[in-house]
Amino acid sequence: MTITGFIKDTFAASRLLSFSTNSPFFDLDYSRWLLHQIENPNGFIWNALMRACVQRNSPQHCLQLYKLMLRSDSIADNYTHPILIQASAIRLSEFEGKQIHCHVSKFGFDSDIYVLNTLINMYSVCGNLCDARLVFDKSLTLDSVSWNSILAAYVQAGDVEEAVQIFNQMRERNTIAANSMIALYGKYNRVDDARKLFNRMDARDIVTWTAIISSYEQNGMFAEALKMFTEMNSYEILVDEVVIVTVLSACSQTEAVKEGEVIHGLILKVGLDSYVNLQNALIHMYSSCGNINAARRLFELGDYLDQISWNSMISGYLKCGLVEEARGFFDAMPQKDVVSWSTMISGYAQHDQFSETLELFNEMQVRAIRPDETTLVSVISACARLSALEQGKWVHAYIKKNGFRINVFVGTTLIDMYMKCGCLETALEVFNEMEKRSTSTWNAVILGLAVNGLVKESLEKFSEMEKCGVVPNEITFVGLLGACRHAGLVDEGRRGCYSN
DNA sequence: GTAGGGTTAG
Repeated sequence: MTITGFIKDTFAASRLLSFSTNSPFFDLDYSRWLLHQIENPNGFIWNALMRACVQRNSPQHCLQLYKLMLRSDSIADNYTHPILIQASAIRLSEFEGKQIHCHVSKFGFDSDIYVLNTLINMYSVCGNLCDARLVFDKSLTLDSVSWNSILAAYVQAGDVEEAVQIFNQMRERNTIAANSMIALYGKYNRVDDARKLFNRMDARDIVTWTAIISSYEQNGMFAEALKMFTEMNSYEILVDEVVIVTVLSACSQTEAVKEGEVIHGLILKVGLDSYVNLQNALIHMYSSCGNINAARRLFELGDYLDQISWNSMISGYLKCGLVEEARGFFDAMPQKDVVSWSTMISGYAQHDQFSETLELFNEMQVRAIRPDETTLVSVISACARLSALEQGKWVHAYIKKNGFRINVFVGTTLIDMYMKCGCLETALEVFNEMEKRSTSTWNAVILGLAVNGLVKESLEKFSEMEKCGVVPNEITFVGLLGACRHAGLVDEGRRGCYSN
């Protein structure tokens, strides 16, 4: 076409370009190169190219193309802005999205329902409920997509009350809306509401089933989850990788290896075995259920392995108590990330191999790999168990120096470490500086004071904890009662116990 | 061109 000059024909050129953006044999660069061969690209061509960027995981290139488009002679049409808004949504760039929103108004597309619905979605995924609602409220024509989009905004924000209200106001509660509500109920421990809604529905699809199964799974009702999966299979619903990954997680947590094996068979039967997420879920399921050999077979035969597969194998071996084998995988893996290091380090700590814990952490330093909070918790707890105060102090200094946030877990572990090493003041300093405290944080202080013979102070901390409205647990009472026993404080012990 | 479900590694 270039040689014959047909490329100058904008319509013919646009067919060529849309062929290249739709064909897997051409990459984005080719399509963009093609654009520059076209003398007068029209709106259709620009839209096709920008859509291709969104579809091919390069939303960051859309805005640049849009700028070129504005500079050229072609004008934006009602298709243009939804693509750009979608690109901003994918990039979670509210800043960009707002600018497109301004252009929408400027070019007069602000009554196009596609444009408005896409805007609602963009503000929603960017977490700006306010503007999502504003667009929704100002829109003169609302369809089921608008309603589902604003519902999704509240669902994503976890605002159960408002979501319920929207759902009740909806004229058309279709499957998509109900599915979102089931998932929302499940996430906020309202399994009964989820099930009631599920029962009321007259059209259930694979997403509905996934939502209810995952509701049970998230609330620890693994047997129910598996039961629903079986029931789903009695209807003629084609399983997909999402529902399987959910139900495999239920198998792992309840150590249902028999059911897991059946699902493994199903995966092979329906040909979903090339999904790396499923491979990893299977590896995790087998190693959680104690069948590390099956996990290893999958790993060795697997064509589709990734970083998570390797890390899963390491953690699987550690879960089975095979520390040496875990180390073998750790040493053999081509690229270790912070999770690999962290898994191995905490594995050593969990199997009481504290010197190996510290050794590996040191090696991590030597290789200049930045640990994260989880790594630090493992290392500090190893220091606590070894009473390695110097090492612990060094890690604490390291945390301060490198600008790590002392979160609940790191803080609690630090308190525990200092208490075990007899540094009460430093422990209390850490406690006082913490922004958020959990029951475990208070326990670390209460137990630490008790163990160090400061029974009165320990009891004082306990009443302070109650005043703050923090709920004590068994560990709190075991610590308190031990302290009372040592100090002969029978009455205090009795009172503390019975009042709870 | 717009709306729904998920987990797997510490």
